[in-house]
Amino acid sequence: MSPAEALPKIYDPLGTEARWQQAWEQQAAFHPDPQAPGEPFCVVIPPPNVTGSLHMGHAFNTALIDTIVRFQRLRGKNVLCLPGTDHASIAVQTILEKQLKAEGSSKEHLGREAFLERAWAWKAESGGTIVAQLRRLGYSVDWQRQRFTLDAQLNTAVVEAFVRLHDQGLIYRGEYLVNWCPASGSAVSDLEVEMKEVDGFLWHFRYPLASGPTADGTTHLEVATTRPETLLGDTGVAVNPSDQRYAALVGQTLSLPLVGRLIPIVADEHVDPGFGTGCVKVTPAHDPNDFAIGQRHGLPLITVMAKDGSMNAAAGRFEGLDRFEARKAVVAAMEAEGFLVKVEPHRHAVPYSDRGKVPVEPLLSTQWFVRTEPLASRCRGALANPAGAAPQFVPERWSKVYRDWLTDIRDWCISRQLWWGHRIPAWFVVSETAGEITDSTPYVVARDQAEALAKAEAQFSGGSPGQPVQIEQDPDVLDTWFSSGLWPFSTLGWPDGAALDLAKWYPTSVLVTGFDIIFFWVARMTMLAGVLDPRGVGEPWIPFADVYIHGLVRDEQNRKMSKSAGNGIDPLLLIERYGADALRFALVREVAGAGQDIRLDYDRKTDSSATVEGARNFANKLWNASRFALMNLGGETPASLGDPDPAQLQLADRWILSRLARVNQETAERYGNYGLGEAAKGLYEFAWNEVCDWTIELLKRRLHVPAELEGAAREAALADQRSARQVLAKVLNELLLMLHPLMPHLTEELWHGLRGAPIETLLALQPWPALDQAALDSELEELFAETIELIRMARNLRATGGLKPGQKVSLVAITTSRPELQRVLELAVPDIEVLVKAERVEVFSSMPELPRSLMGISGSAQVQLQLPEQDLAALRSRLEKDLAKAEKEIAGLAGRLANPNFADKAPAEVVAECQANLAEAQAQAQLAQQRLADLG
RNA sequence: GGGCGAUUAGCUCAGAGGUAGAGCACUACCUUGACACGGUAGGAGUCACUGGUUCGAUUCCAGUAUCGCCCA
Repeated sequence: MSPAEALPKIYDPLGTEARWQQAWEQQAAFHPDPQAPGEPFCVVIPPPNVTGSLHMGHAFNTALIDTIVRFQRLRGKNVLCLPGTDHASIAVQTILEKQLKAEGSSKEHLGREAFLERAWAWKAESGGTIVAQLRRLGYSVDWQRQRFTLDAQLNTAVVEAFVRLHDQGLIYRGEYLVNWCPASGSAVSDLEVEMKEVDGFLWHFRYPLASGPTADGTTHLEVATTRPETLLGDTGVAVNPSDQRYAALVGQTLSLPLVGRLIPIVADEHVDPGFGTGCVKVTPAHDPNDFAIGQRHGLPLITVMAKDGSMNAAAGRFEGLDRFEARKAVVAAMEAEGFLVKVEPHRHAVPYSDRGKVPVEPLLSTQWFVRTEPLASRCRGALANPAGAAPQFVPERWSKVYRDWLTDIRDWCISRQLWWGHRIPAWFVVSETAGEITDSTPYVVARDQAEALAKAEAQFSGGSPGQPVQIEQDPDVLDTWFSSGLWPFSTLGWPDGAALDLAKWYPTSVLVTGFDIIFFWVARMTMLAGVLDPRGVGEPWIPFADVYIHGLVRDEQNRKMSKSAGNGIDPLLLIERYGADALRFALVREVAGAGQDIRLDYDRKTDSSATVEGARNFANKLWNASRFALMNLGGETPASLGDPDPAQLQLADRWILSRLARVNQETAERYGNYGLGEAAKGLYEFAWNEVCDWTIELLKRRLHVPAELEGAAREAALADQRSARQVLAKVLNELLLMLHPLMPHLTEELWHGLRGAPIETLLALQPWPALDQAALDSELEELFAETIELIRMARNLRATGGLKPGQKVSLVAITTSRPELQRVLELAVPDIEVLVKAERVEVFSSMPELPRSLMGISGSAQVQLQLPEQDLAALRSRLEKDLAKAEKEIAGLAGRLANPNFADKAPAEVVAECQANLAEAQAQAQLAQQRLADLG
């Protein structure tokens, strides 16, 4: 910050922010030493997808995390905030395959090795985007510890985790219905599937009884389905056992139309008799519910679709058709052959692949799974045990969502038929199955090829005598979330047990993330940490002490922001327009109770946001308050001025120093309890209303020593000026420290300007201001607030009397029956003179006769303004207003007191207060009436 | 269908068993020696609805409606 005179009137965030971001990074300000003293505090950031670019959700998450870690740093903790990105298997592979297709090539054509080279090249080129964007928010992370889920060390962690889980029987290879995404040609987990409501149809079909009509003439059953093409794979029809309509038919056989297969009618509890016809066709290989029914009744599994979503040979004449074409063809054939009963429009939920954006196909296939129940039960146990290592959710209600999800959890399919990712550390012993990998090829799991070969050789002979054992690594990779699940400890050096970072900062202090990710991520981290016990010392194994769950940023119409809806608001645009500090402050200030969504107002025509603009205005207000200080501190700094001398303090000084201490206390508590929005709001109000509106206005009188003063009067004025400077410097200095977690760049800039500190001395690394207990004076705060109200009333009377802004009042008379208030008011006389623009201010304990003055009543105090000319109409309207207000109050209070139940049952102090208020209101009303009468 | 959340000023949201608050927007005046991204003053609400508990409910409880999210 340059000399005050040269300071522009308007703060320009852009250059300033870049400068401090560079200074922090160059000085490695946020690169902590694990061996340094200080209580550890650690946050690993939720790693954004490496393909991504910054969206409002990242900005929000970042604003919250950075506020927390910057606060903890000011509190003297040894803080590590660790950044990184994840490799996003499917997203990256989709991008690259699209590129290859455009070039007329394909990944198969390129081969695995070349494809991966290309993927790394792509990552080197484009993967830095989001990281650069995070820097622009002023994120105080340790960039030297930046991690990527495919880093060699993190890969080691993934392999180690896989091997250990496998050795404990927690990873298995099995055949199961998986969610198959035909677009990406890979299995996806349950969590990567999104249910979407779509308008479809319910087709009713007739399935004839194989043995002809029954005694009562029934010739067929009617089934209803939303997916006609799967009927080719039907191996049964199920009805509810309690359904009287079909009870007699259970056990009979139907002839499957178009195919002719004989399929049984079974009774199963899970059939809803009220849905459709109450008869469900069962296709165990193509539907998870049907799979379960099939298991219970021993129905065969017939797969009629290939992995690309087309019909296979088992579909007979429909072979080769895409699943959606096949649907039409099957319906047409059923109609032609007289099996179609009717078609009804039907809205239902269809599972879509998150990434592929096409309906997923439940497909029977052999995949790797994590057996989740043992992992989940450990987490549930910790949650149930109050002294246990369960994470503390903020707000608490999310712990229920977490627990519910850990209950009845399904096994986690972790293999993906992709190339970009962590290759599964399993090797098939292909020499056992004639060089081919089949579902029955035996395998070994090992940390590397050599270990795998050794294991294989120990177990297998080589197929035929004299043949060497041959192994081949599983071509698949692991679900990206498998590596993300290790993030809190893999980033700190696990599985290296000697890693200093792990010893210092694990378990981490808090995980900050959106509620949409509790299942995806939070539960997987706790499950994996539970089984791997990263510190190897037993408890506490939970990877984070607290989990702070925040809401989502919604658009101006309260819609979730998403790429597909195109309703995202670009944080970078807002940063360029208003500054990163303004965006951060606006986002945090909007957070009320934790966990609530926030709505960001936004005008798409002008790319402007009133909310962020408000925060920008606040930054400018602080800029100008500091500018004022620089112009008025006479070249001194908070350090050269020193703390104010208590003996020299004036009333207003004692008030603001008490307020400052109070705000210090409240703010530290709020920051520490995740009450970030409350902290932001509290500081905003303190800075704007109390510091700028009152303190600076009150100090102006004393900061300016008139040139004409001489001798002792001048000495006294100079001493008072110094005291005022000390107060101003102290208040501003502490305010900047307290605001720093929210607006790091601006406060760093202003603090340097104020202190004249060298660039190497960073505000970010200063200690939080010590709480000045002695300054706290709640009585003074109350009395001064009253004084402010009386000044407001006097100003209001000026307006009522129609005074011009510059016009002086000849006399302001304030009357109060409270002696302590009277004392404070007397001390404040010089201030009131300036603020009300009065020639004279006097304080009375009983009201003086000032006929035809303007009078206002507030509580037990009255303010009278003697004006040069009296406007009788204004006088009267003012009095009538006060009278009306008092009478309304009297009516309410008297009504309450008149209720005998109130007097009997309400607490005595409430009744007494009510009576006192009534008496006061009556006195006010009487006074006003009398004055009105005097006016005639 | 199950669960969770929301409903308070024109807008975005706080709040608390005892007479309703902020910011923005609005109105009037003001370019005053920090700031017009500003100042001073002002207007503005049946606290979604219906019951219950209570001396007293906008606040606690139950139900209803609307909106949103998650899970099936």
